Amino acid sequence: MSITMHDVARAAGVSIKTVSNVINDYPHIRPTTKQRVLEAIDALGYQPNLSARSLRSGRTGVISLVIPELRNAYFAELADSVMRAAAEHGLSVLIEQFGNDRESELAVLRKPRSQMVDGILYSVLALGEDDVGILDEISLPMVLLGERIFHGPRDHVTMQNVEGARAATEHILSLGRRRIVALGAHEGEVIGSAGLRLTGYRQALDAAGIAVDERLIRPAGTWHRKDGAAAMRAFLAESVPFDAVVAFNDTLAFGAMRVMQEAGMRIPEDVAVIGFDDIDETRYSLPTLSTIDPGRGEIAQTAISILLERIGEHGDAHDMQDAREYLSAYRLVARESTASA
Amino acid sequence: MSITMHDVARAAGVSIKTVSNVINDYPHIRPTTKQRVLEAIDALGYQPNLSARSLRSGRTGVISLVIPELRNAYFAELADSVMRAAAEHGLSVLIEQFGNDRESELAVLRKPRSQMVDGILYSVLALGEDDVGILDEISLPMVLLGERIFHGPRDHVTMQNVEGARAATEHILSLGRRRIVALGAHEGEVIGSAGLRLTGYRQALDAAGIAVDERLIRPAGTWHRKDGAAAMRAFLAESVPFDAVVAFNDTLAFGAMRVMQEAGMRIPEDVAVIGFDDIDETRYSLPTLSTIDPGRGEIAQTAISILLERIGEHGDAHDMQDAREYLSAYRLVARESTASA
DNA sequence: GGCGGTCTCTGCAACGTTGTAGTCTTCATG
DNA sequence: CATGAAGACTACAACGTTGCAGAGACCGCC
Repeated sequence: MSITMHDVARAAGVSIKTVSNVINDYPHIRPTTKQRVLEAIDALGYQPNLSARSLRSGRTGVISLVIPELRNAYFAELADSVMRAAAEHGLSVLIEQFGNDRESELAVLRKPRSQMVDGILYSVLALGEDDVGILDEISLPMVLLGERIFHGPRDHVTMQNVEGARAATEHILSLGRRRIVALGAHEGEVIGSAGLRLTGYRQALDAAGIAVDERLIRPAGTWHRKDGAAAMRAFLAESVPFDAVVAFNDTLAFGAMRVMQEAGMRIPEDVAVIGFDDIDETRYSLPTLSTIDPGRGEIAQTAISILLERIGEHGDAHDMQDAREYLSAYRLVARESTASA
Repeated sequence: MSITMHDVARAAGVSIKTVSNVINDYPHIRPTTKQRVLEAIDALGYQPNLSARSLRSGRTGVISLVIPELRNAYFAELADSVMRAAAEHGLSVLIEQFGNDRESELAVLRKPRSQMVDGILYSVLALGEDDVGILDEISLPMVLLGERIFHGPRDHVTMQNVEGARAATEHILSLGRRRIVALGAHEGEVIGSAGLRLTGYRQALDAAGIAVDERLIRPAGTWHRKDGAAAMRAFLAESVPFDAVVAFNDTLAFGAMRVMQEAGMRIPEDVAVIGFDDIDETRYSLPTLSTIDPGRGEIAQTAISILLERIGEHGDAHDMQDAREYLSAYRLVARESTASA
């Protein structure tokens, strides 16, 4: 089978415990001994057995990232950022996706490949305040990402959804547009991204003293391109006049743009468009897409730091009373899709 | 701490081994006993400790997927497919990205979080035939994905790069276009995707009796949008006449399309464009992008099956003499970017 | 020269599980 | 009624590592 500490110990002529000490940088080891052990490790190509180590220490060095789906560019880029941040701390990342199905979201949470991970980063999608109980069932350290659903029970790192949406809408207003479609609303949802961004949209209009035309508030299923396209097609069919679109994420915006362009509208001349997320594609679409950069890198790094902190104090009396909320800085990125004449 | 088999055993009034037997579906257990154990498990909320189990059994139920980067839509969608296929077999996936840096590609391979994973799916990027030795160092079961670099040492699941590129080029030729840019070549590379796709391109032109104009063969760094854009800008600066582009992946095509459209060219009227990969975006760009669907789902499923097979026989005398190569079926998807007048 | 203290190294026991090799019943069979 | 086989369960020892508690060796100091 594979090489163990015993083999190294034999080769170096020391006890197995000394090998362990060398590996764990125990300070009191004679340099010559250390040297001998390291040479043996090298010669034999020894690699520690992570299962055994984690059985002993209770740590695996792996965290899981629970997200809806990787296909979605936003989550792919988020996962990328998380993995980079994790790598800086020597952590590996196990990704679990649950799709857009509430049931499997619950299932994934209930049965994380736990005991196998030290902590969880969970990007909430369907769960609402009623589901707080489910989070309590999970004893692992966990940090929530991206949405602002829960207030009490867990640490939370999120973007400024309301403020970002408001800034996006104000940006559009500053172009003189007044009939602004809000694309991506979710019926009745108040505290997820959809609800929060809609709130930001309303705030901006209110502040500008513009009455909200409810016909301009458009739902869109799962925030993919096809949903944006479908929503826009449905909207156009109603012939409600409009001169701008605030899409609640970039892919929705792309789907919608595509449909509008097919219909002969020019962007930004006829319709100004702004998205949300600042995915890479926004820089190369035609026109390039204005958007809100949610500060993904910052979110990822903050989340990892907090999670590590929680993992550190795991086992100690960790009452979650002190769960905190962190907001990343957002940034308005103006591109061609909202250029003024 | 957390609940172990001992707790369950005590609660059910049986030995710890019986609990283990129940969990592992050992056949000879009295139904009443089984019942009692299951109830105890449920009541205590017991979950087996994966570290301990894998220490004993040598299996972790986790495989790693080694890819360049998740930001890249192709790999995000590949990862998605792999995770779905893995989930069907109860496997979890640990993703490791190495960027576009040859050194870290080697580093990731050499130090997989091994002992922690049962096998590796490795999407080769920079490694060439000279590096075969590195693969030999890795004792874990491994399946190579996506490229056709190595012939001997490992199982390999790949798309039909040459044939796909040839089909793409022939599709363009069938439109009557003759001055076809090949976008994404890599200087001197012969056996990676870039080299193979270029071969397909040349074959198609040869077969049609058209001499290859080397000025139309354009390198592009890392196959991102920005590389496609930069390459196209550089190409346009040379004022070489052309009427079509075969891009070696979709994102390159998008970057290039964007630059051409900026320069006032119409697609497909002035320039026909076809990409490679069939990422979701191709369905919603303006114009929608014709492309080659590499059969990602099939690749993922095949790779997982083979890997599982190899994991099964791991430990048995597994000479890699019988390493095989599997080709997925590709599919030409014609969309607007190659529509004929 | 004796004494406490640091250095260097070691053995043992555990982490939670499962494979092996049992033991003790039960039951059908001759 | 003895015999063998199968059924239901269990004790023990591992898997490879690390924390703990030490054992000597060596040092400086009064």
